[in-house]
Amino acid sequence: MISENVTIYDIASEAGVSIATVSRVLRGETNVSEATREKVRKVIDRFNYTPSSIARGLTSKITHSLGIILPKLLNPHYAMIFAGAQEEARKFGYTMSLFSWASLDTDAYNPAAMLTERRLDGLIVCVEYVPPDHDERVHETLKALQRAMPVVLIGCVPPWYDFPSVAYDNASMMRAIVGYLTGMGHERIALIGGVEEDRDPRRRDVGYLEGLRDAKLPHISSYRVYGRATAETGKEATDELLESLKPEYWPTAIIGLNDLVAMGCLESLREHGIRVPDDMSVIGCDDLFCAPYLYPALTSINTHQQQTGAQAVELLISGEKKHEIMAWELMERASCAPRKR
Amino acid sequence: MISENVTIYDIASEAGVSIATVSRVLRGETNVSEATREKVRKVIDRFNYTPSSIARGLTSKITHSLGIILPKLLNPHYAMIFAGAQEEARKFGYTMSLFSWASLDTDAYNPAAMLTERRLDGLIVCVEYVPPDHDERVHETLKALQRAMPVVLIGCVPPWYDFPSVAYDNASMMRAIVGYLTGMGHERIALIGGVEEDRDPRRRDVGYLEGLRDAKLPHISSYRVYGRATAETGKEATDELLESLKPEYWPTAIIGLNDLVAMGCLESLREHGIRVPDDMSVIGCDDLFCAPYLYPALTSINTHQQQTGAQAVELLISGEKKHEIMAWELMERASCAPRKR
DNA sequence: CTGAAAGCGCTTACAG
DNA sequence: CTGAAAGCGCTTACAG
Repeated sequence: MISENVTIYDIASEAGVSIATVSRVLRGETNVSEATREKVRKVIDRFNYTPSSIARGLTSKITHSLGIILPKLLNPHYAMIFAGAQEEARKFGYTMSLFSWASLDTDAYNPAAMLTERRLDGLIVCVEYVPPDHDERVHETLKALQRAMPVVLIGCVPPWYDFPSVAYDNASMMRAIVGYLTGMGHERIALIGGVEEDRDPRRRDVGYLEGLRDAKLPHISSYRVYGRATAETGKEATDELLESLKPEYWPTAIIGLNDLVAMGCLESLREHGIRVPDDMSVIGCDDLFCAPYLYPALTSINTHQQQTGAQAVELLISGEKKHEIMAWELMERASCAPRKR
Repeated sequence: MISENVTIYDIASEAGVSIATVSRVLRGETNVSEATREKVRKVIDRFNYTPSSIARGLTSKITHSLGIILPKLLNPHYAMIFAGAQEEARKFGYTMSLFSWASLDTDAYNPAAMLTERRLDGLIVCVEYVPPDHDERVHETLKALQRAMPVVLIGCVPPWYDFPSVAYDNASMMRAIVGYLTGMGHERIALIGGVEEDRDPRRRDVGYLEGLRDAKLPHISSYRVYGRATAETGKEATDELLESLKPEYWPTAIIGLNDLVAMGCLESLREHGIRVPDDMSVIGCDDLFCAPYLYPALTSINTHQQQTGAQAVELLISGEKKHEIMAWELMERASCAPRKR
């Protein structure tokens, strides 16, 4: 039984106290006599009264609502980040609203206004996949936003080092992947997906090169195929790779920038009659829920997405201004095998 | 440049008008002279002023924020519904916050309070997978909530017919699936997943039986395996099905209650050396983004999840009290084939 | 321990 | 077309 129209005045008059007193018991202040507290509690329960967070927000300046800006949720990677953030926020009594980069594209709509008018207590922004042509505009928007509310970034790229952030250790992940593959004897390793002009100095590209260098392997640029991090890209790029190269120059292992890319890659290889992992190894990154159910089960890097979201919320709430790096974990499955001699 | 501390008073005094006038141009009322409007606009732009939705909400009683209660987002099906709802809400200037059924389990936390104190303008509730033991409690909560804000359901089950809803036509989907399979000569068709005591009178079970009846096929209860709609269930149930029956009694087609179940099913069949679709057909439901990339590519029903979310928002905003049924579409892929004779 | 009063930043009749 | 004033439902000093 919820009564929407009862206010603090109703409770106060019914309990025979002032609204200040009701407010005190509501907020759990200690300087209220046990008797009064009890009396007020009873009335609150009887009326099933819930204070308005709106009115509360007007005076106290804190709204207990957070926002998060994410790319489209089609990639479950972001859904997981969101889920982790929402759950963590809830634990602290905060509500989480989603805003998306897609919205930022619309000029008719002013995202900064929508965000500030909400008077959020904090904002999480995933900057990893901000379209390059929006970079400057987005940066400007965020700097401005930061004056109105704390902002925590997911991803840590220039020119935003002045924002607290929680980021994936992209380069080290990729270096480890290359190490994993070279450890199995692979020497021709392709990497598909990502943009050439990525502004992250520790992007996956970098780890790829480090990994090759670790194994004293040459960098063959034909093996580095750029493109959007989607399954379509994975498929097309793999097609292209296979068709543009004589078989003896084919890579023996392909890394997908993320699992989506790897999925498309598997599909292409299947169509070309190339067996995975017998003829070629494939590895992804993000460890989407479906990775174990692909064929063959996809080896990938678990990036702890839910914890990432939760961590961002913690930074937001604690106000700590640090740069966190998430741990990651290699999930060995069936799609990688030692290179055939 | 965003200034957080400027209020309507600052704008008014700077423009030399009253706050009522500023409020009028803010809300786009027409009864303001062009000259005044222009003057006020200029000041607003110069100060980069954004009115507080909090203060606005206090007086106008409308907060422009909606909520949605969903099961965990691990299943991308829900992420898609959420994405569709968020996008549609945004178009109308509404913000969308996520609440989850998981939260409802925690007794320490009073979900109804969290929802009402937000003074949402509306709430979307996905009731399809409310755990049965929470049924009564949830129903009570929703009835109460409805007194405070409009509620639209996703899914349409008793005892909640008095709520507006947008629902999937579960029975007809499943009937069509069975029809599709019997049309290919299958007569032993298993259905995996779902709970026996489901309260939806048009649940997928019903369509399954209708489909069998359409084809004058017997209902063999060994082929109806209940369980949670997860990949693990799909795998275990398929294992069990195969191991508990002599091969000549194996089904020739298996329906997963959703794609997750079908994924587990594919995995089990693979492990048992049963070829899909040559030896056995498999079909899912929901058409998750990964369905085309499974092996073999999974035939499934596209349930238009994003539109479902969008539709729910429309009902919420329009206030229409109807029960909508979503259209669906069979996506034929490689996992089903005519029965071998 | 308790209350009267001001104030948060808007919207909304009501006058003019 | 414009403004003065009340009110939305709380919190927060300030007194006592």
